[in-house]
Amino acid sequence: MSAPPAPSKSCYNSHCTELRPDRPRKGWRLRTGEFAELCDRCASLYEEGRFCETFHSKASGWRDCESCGKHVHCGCIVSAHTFALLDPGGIECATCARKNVHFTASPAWPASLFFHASSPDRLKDHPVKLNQLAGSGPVPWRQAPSLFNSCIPRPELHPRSPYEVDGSINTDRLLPRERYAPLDFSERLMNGSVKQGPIEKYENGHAALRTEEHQSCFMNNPQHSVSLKEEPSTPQFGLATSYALTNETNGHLGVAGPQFRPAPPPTLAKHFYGNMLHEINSPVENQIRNGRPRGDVRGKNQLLPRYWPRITDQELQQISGDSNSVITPLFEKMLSASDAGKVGRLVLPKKCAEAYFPPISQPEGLPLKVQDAKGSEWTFQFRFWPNNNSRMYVLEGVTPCIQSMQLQAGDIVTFSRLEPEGKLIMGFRKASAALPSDQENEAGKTVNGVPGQVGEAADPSSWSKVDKSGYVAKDAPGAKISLSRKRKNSTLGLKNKRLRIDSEDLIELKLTWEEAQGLLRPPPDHAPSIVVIEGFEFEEYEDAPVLGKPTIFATDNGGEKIQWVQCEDCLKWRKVPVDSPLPSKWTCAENKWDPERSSCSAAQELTSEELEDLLRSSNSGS
DNA sequence: ACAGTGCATGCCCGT
DNA sequence: CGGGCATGCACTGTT
Repeated sequence: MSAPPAPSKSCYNSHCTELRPDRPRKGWRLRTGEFAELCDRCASLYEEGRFCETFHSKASGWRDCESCGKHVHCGCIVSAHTFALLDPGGIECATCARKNVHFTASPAWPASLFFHASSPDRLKDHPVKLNQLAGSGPVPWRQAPSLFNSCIPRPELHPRSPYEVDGSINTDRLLPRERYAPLDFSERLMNGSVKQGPIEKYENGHAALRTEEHQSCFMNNPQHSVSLKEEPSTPQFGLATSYALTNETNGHLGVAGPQFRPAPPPTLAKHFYGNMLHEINSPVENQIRNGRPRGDVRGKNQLLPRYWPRITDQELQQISGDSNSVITPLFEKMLSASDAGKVGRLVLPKKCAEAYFPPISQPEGLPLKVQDAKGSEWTFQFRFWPNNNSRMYVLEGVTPCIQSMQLQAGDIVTFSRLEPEGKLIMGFRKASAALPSDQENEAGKTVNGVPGQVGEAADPSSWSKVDKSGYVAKDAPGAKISLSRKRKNSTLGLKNKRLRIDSEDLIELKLTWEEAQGLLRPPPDHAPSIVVIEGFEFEEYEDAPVLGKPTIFATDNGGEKIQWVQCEDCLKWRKVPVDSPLPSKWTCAENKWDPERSSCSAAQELTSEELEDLLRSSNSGS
């Protein structure tokens, strides 16, 4: 036992701004005998049953497994009560304790995201002491590796501070769990003091919040989200899962507030689609589009291009419906044969899972509530398997949902988040309705910028020899992907899938082929002739089209032809003369025609409604 | 016997 | 060469 340390110069909670060195300190006597100290303010927010990452880092809870002697981590337990719970049962490593102990969801995620306690029978036998779960105060949570990690050090490299959390505690998330040795400090368990059996331990299901670094990173990318209200489009797509970030901030660092996101969402705003060069040329936008955070253009946490969300306006609109919601596309994945198979396990890309799904420290993971476009709600089990020294994340129990959506191998599921509701959206895109990047033989369908209809049965037989999905269509017409094909074939598919993304630039171009149509523009005073080819109307010009910065030609109130161009930096639209030569990367600073609006700080001349109309008319006219 | 579960295997790509 | 991930497969539970 060590005596409480002399008052430190700062609260142990590095996020605490209310250091009161002159006041008595509060802390916890840890089982290790160490004293974890917090300032008065922070300490007052801690309650029995909570645990603290700070404590953990200061007074590490490493124990020897009672069964095998393996040195494992206790799981950030703070309170004496929790320790008492530990005492009779001791601590067991994952191998030994797997069948005995239980856990709850990560505090970082909202209750509605998880399986409701009132439903699963598996929870009936695991009563929760509500008084130990309720309350407010800072509760640490395992910081999931996320795209924000480019902004922050990994926990194992930089012990984290306790994170303040929402005060509402959800008992909905309690699930059986098993003890397991954390892979690193980020794997700290979130123990509550749920009583059940000699060594029953639970993680609290509180909502937690991200670090300030998270927030700052996110807020550095204010355009991460798509406001559908401002940029409406035509609904055509389906969606599926949802969750609600029901826990709002409690005045501390936000947990699920609008400014708080579990991960930085790559965003597909409509202005992207309307501005291909903008997108390509703008590093910032590329980061967003690619799911890359700032400063991590080629970072370790970068999602592979094949997981970049390519959700369309139609999908976004369908997801949001008539609400004012903001859609944040997260990632997408093409269903493999295994994913779409009867096993019902959807393998999640590791980085995506860790970036956008609730952090899980136990293989059993967490149940996620799912809702499809019809309002049907599903529950997936988000979990992982140890794999070598890594993890394989999977969603289990997806078969009903996949069948409901009539998805099969080659189809694409997309994950987005709906704000401010906080719903997690799992949309889908049938292979037959794939974007140009998803299928090469879609030219006819996309000439007019109209993708195939959602809900069409996927027809792999119509895929190209090596289609965008990475699945090799069978030579025989009508052949379908075999869900039980041998690895020999699947390997071929994998190889081809990877071949298709051999170049990020290439895929960027493919992705924006539709938009590229909008970039091909004649001189404004050239009237096109309309030709019809195979039922599609094409604008035909005598001279070769020019690939230029996309602008919107219009006529002002005085009847004078003008064009609207979007600033590369602030995304505001500026009015410039119709014949103005514009570089591909244009910013407000170059708005020499309107000095008052030659700065990004200047308000946009167009109202959102006017812009909406402008974009609409532009789209309809192209 | 069948279904479900958890882990292992091995290919491929990125570094 | 290491990591990701598709999938095989052994093991366990259920009918």
